Amino acid sequence: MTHRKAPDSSRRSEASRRAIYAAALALVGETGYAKTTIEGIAARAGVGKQTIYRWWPSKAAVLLDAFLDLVEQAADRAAEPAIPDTGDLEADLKLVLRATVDELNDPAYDAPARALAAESVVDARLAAEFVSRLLEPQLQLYVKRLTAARETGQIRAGTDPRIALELLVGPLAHRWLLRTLPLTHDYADALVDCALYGLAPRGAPRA
Amino acid sequence: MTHRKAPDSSRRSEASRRAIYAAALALVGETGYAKTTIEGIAARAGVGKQTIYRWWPSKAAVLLDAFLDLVEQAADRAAEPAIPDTGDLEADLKLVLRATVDELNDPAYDAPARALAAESVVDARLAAEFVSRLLEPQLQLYVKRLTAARETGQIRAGTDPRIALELLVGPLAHRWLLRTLPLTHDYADALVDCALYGLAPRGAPRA
Amino acid sequence: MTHRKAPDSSRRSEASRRAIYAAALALVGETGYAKTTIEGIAARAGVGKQTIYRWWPSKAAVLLDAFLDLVEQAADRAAEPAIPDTGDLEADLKLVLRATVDELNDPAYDAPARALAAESVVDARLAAEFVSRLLEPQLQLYVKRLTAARETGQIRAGTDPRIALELLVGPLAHRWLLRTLPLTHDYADALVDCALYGLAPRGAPRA
Amino acid sequence: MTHRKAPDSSRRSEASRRAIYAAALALVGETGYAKTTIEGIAARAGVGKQTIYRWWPSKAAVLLDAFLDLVEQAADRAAEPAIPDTGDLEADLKLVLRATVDELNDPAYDAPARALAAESVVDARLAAEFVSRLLEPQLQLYVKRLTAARETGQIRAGTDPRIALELLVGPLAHRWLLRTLPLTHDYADALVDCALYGLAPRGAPRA
DNA sequence: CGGTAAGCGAGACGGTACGTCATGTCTTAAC
DNA sequence: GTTAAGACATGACGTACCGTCTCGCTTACCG
Repeated sequence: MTHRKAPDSSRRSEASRRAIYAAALALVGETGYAKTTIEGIAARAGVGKQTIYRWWPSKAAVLLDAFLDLVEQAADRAAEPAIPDTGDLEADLKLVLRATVDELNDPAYDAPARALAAESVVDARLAAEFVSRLLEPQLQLYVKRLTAARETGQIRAGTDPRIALELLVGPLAHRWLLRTLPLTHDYADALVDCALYGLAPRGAPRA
Repeated sequence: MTHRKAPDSSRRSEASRRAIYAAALALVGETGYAKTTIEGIAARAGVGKQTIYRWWPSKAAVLLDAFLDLVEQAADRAAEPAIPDTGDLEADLKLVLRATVDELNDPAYDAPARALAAESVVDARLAAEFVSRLLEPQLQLYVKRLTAARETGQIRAGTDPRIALELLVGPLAHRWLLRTLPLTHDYADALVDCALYGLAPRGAPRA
Repeated sequence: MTHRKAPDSSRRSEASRRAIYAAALALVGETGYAKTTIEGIAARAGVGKQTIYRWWPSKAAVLLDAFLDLVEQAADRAAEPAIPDTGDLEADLKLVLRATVDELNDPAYDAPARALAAESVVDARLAAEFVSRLLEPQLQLYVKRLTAARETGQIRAGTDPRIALELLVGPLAHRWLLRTLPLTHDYADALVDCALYGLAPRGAPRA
Repeated sequence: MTHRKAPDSSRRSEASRRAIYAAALALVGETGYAKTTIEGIAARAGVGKQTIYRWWPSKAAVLLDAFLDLVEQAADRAAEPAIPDTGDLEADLKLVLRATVDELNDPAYDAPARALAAESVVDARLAAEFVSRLLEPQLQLYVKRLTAARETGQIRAGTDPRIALELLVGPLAHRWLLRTLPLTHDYADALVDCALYGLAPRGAPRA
């Protein structure tokens, strides 16, 4: 086994790490992910290339850490990690989906998030990281709220919260990723309505 | 304005075009999109680089044409361009979604389709092409079937077929793109059930 | 056998070749061989690095060709390829050795010649090229003149012209390479005297 | 003026110094001077890089000290620091030149000596050190013996011992450095003969 | 005899150059 | 006039060393 010897992370330069995050996010925002190069990040951060290669295996990995850092910084400021439970599931979901729509429309998030999503589509390794560190924690909030809703009878007894959540989030992601149609609050509301009450007429018998 | 002189497409070599498609699909399948290069495609196709640059603006554009060609070949063989209408919407949708699941799980389609999707996420220009030439024709089949269903009362009167379709297709795409969970027939069925009959208990009053 | 495919030299850019020679000689003269880099030569010549790597295996090989070109240009202008034969061997040799001293003291020749000599000392492959293409042709002039001298009785019958030539050229090279003492016309003269008439007193019996 | 503070050599680690010498000589012998790096020497010696940079200004300086140490060790064992004076100059010189030939053909000396010579050709600073510490002491032995020879009439009265010595040593160095022809005992003998008795026929009048 | 300051092994750092690869443009010869 | 072939300028890749620096640690000297 010829593992490359792991660097000693206790000696790691915090200043360089932060400069690299800032440079990566700035460049992806300004010139796009494809035109962002590791050399460019290093130059912008005032850092040697090797300092990047020492700590990250790829451009995508740098950006993932940078983006996670950005998200955590924002989360620390906002500090509201759960979906509210007012008892009115429909209202609670609309609130959250509207917030998600706003976030996806925010240019500061859009560029790096798209880049990471695109890389994940094509790179299963990165996808696993992306999902487990960024996406899944968010989805678990839905799981929690929907499980609570099931217990109080707000949603049908047999429903799998995982599938329920995807019914809400999947269409949103679809529009965002492929830009088929604009992402609006109205769309978020319509999605919640359809998902909760179904496409079939209320009176229709269950098949 | 110095427009590059448009090549004379009547003199274009059909053999080269087909060889390029085959080479592009083969290389993307074998080594992945990122490692596939225009030089590599040219070499594999036994073609000069310029022949590619003359007719396509980018690697992604080559692959898009190649993939469309592949899809059309397959469609010509199968020749079943519409979603069936047996009167039983639930059954019809499950049939189609199961078929879609099978297609997405087919390695011959997976690699190029992923690559095109990923590029589209990040390149709005390509996305427009990808959507209009590949995705939208497929989605229109749903629009048609759902519109018919609305007219016969199989789905609620006010429903927007576009949103209805995304409720079905969005979650599928989500799982496929980010590989969060496996894509199975059961999942397709569950999606149709949830979408048609809603998450909320049948007895619940419409909000 | 995995030979790297040989490039097609009929398509080679003459302009690039000349620019590379000029850049290489200029940089070696200005900053020294050690600080001269292939990137630097390429940049100065307005040429891609690959154009250098395509045609030469190393920095030293570039410089050798550049220097040979320089020497040939100069030789074309001077066009006096042989050691004169006035019948007076001593005078002829002093003339040539003084000219060699002047050449070695000329800064335009000194820098690249030193660099090539130094590399040759350490790289046997290069040394073979250096010797056969640059040094040996010059030494053959001595061989010719000394052989003629032997036939006319100007030097002893049994003498090996090769050794005779090294007796003259070796000490010159020694002073030049290691800069032990200055290289002057007087030194050249003294060398010829010693070599021709020997260190031992004229009257001394041959051992 | 910001002189770098001189390190306290009384605290210097003798073990490290010796390990560095051994590593330097070993690496130059095994992989050649060009591929020998300071990092490599440090790693092989089990020493921090700074320990090398603290005490030596360059790779060449390390190797010079290492080689001098090697030569001194050998000299301490052999302990015969002068050219013999049996009264027969020719025999004495042949003895010494043959010994020099053997030394230059010894692989243990060849690699580092070549490297130092090559660096000296190109780096005047190092050359001065190389000459004064290694070469000159050896040449002075010739000066001494040749001066004695002049006093006893074994060589011509007006002869400069410096030039005489170079007549012997220069050609040897020439063959060794550029590997033009093999270095043999016969060659050493021929050199002494030519240098002592001259190229011109014995009967020829002095010019 | 305990404090402190040096040398030390280790290795992260900002850099520079390496030699390779692919880009997109250009030129040439063959058809 | 398109084609296969491939040289060209450009520029990023990922690696290797450079020489400097900062960490703890040992180790001697000195107050």
